[in-house]
Amino acid sequence: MLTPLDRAMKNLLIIKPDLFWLGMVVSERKVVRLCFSYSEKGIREGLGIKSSQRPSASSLLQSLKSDMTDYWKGMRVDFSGYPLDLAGYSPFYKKVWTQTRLIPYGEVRSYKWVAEAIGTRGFRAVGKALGNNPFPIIVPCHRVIKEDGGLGGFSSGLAIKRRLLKIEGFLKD
DNA sequence: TAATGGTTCGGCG
DNA sequence: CGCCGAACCATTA
Repeated sequence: MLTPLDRAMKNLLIIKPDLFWLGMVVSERKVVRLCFSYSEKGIREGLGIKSSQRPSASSLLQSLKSDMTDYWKGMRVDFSGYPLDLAGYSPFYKKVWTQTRLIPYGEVRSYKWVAEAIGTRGFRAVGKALGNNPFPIIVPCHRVIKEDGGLGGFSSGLAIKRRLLKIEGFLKD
């Protein structure tokens, strides 16, 4: 049986822009999923992919790779135009992710801000939705922090959240 | 239904 | 400031 992710396997690309690896999976027209890990193997495990795959020539994947590389060089890359495959996710999650995409590069908002913007007071549920964000960086969940200025959490490790906020100039060394 | 979070807010020392 | 405790609410078991 072939899951959607299996079918998209041919469009998997893994790069190592930092101390950690970044896996990117796209389908024909949309970004399906991104994933961080400190090992290349961890990416494959995180994505549930067993065999190694040949890198794809997909133009979507190529521009994503290029943009990601620029992003890690510190360039102000705008990911807001990337089409995301949101099929199968709950309406609430979609609202949270869509709202989070509106936070500008280099700026942050609180979990509460996101919640209120989409008409709920479930700020903890927002945290949960961001914890399940399949599109890190593109959906900049790292720009959502606590109301009191604390960083809050990050599912793939707080160190990565800090790194991203440093790259964007929000955090100093 | 109960438990669980990437939270918030008020209260107290 | 730091440490509770209660409250918020969408998932998941």
